[in-house]
Amino acid sequence: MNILEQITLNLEKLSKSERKVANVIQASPKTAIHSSIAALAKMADVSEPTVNRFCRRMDTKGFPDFKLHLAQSLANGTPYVNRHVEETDTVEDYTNKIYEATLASLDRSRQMVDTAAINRAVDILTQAKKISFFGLGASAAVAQDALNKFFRFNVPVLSFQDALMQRMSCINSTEGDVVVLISHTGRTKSLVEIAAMAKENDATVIAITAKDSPLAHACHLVISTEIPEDTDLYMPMASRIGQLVIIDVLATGFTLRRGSKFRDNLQKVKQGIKDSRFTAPPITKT
Amino acid sequence: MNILEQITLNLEKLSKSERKVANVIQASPKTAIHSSIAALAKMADVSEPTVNRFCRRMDTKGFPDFKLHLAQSLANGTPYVNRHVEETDTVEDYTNKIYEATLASLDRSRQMVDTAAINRAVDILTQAKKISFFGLGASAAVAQDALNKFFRFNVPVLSFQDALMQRMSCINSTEGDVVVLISHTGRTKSLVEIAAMAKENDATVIAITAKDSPLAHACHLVISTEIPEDTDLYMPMASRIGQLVIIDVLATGFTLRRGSKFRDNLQKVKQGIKDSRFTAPPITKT
DNA sequence: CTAACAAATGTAATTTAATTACAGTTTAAT
DNA sequence: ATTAAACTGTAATTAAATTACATTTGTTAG
Repeated sequence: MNILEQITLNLEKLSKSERKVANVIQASPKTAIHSSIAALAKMADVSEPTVNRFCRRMDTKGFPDFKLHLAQSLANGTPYVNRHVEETDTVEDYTNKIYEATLASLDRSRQMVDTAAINRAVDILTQAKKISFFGLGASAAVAQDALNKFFRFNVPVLSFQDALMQRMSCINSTEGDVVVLISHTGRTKSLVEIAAMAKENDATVIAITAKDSPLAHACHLVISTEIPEDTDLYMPMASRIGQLVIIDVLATGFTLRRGSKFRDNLQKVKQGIKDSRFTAPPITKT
Repeated sequence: MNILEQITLNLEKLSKSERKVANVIQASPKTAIHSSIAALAKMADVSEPTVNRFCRRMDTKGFPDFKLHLAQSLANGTPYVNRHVEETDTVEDYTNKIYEATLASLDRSRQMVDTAAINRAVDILTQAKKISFFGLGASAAVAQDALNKFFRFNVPVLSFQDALMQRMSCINSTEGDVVVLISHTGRTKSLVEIAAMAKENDATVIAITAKDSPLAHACHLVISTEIPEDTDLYMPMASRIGQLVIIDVLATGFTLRRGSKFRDNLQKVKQGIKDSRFTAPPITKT
């Protein structure tokens, strides 16, 4: 889909002259989209038909079509090349790579997100007598964040980081309770176990996790973030950010479903924390 | 900048025929970018020069240039229009809006991030005898996440959610200690106070916060996320995600700086948590 | 080592698309 | 009702892209 990626990908399959074209385009794609085929040919020191052949090889109809695709790729800033951090990277390098990887994951997640599942989750949450958010490791921070958000809604909500406390909480759960379990892999034994416990006690179990995972099978409703990240090997990065956005979406759905009277409540919470802050400076638009 | 917006904006200033062109383009911009000027003229039931005149009026050089701009506008889905969630939004609507807002904020943050500050922060962190991460509210979850990451590095690291514990910890800090304070607004009184305390005890104080804020002035080094989000009015969403990415970048910089021997250590931590998980299924590339 | 064929590249011709110049038509104001 | 200005279309022109074909380069088998 992304042309710049495709150029990098097929670079070896190109002929010598075609590669010259590729280099010129990669060097300054912004110039490329504003150039005619003649100008580009000159820059790459090849003939015009060579440029045209290059475009065709990139699965486009011709030069104008190629420019269109290029323009679209460029519009996304620097495009989502899934480059891994290397030892020799400078600060700029690895900073950019991490931002890009995160952006790419989020974008993918957006495209794949199951809004029907979101909707059902919001349904369940709005009707809950009590909501619990549980996660371990990196997902514990996500659970904590969810607590912070839902706490503002004046709804009974709790979160524990301690696996034993989580367990006890689930054993004591009853009908009307909703347990939200967060795990990227869906293979954390302890969470799968408490999912079963909560289920047995007639609580509703929602999981923000990988679909088809043990945890996914152990609960009533799964919201999948669809972010491919091997947390067995690497530290969780994009995965937990995807989870947080899901939390945002759920919290937003929750406030919308509860209606406008309910939102007055939010303002009260905001007022409550105001005194803990220094006053904001007059707004000067940057 | 965005052509589709600009069309809507200048719609009244167009002549009758030009408006026909505008309508056709707005109706299906995707078709428009793949059409010739002749085809578009036919669709809008006007002459070719009218289409050309329309393009010029949109501040483009001509029809091909217009198509380029249009393609770019289209690439961003609906781009960075800071659309707020509305009461009448469907699940799809608000889900998309939240994803888009998050993506836009992150993209902006990426462009503004101060890599020099990142680099200095990594310097300081790698030389730290002890690292503390403190935040309150939504930023507490971020601090917790940082704890989870840096804990893997086998470095003395701690984090408290309790403002009093944070305070006590800072009072007892000494030279060589590094305190990382996280706050979106930089106006949380308690954090500004402990920044001063830590500083007095010769600890190095790093803040992930808004520049020119009280907290920013109270510490040695500021890393700004440059995400405009009014957390006085709305719940923190994109802001904390920006903070998390900064944590990722710092953690990555940390591992790179420490060299390869150090990274063996990470593998040990990974092995250690392996038993708590169910085994992963054989990798089937999707 | 060279003949012969295939792949690659460029030149020139052709086709297609976009733009300009100009003329006819509509519209609005006096 | 008349006139001027703005609008729109037709036809001519120019520019751009594509195709067809010729030449060169490289590679392999004899």
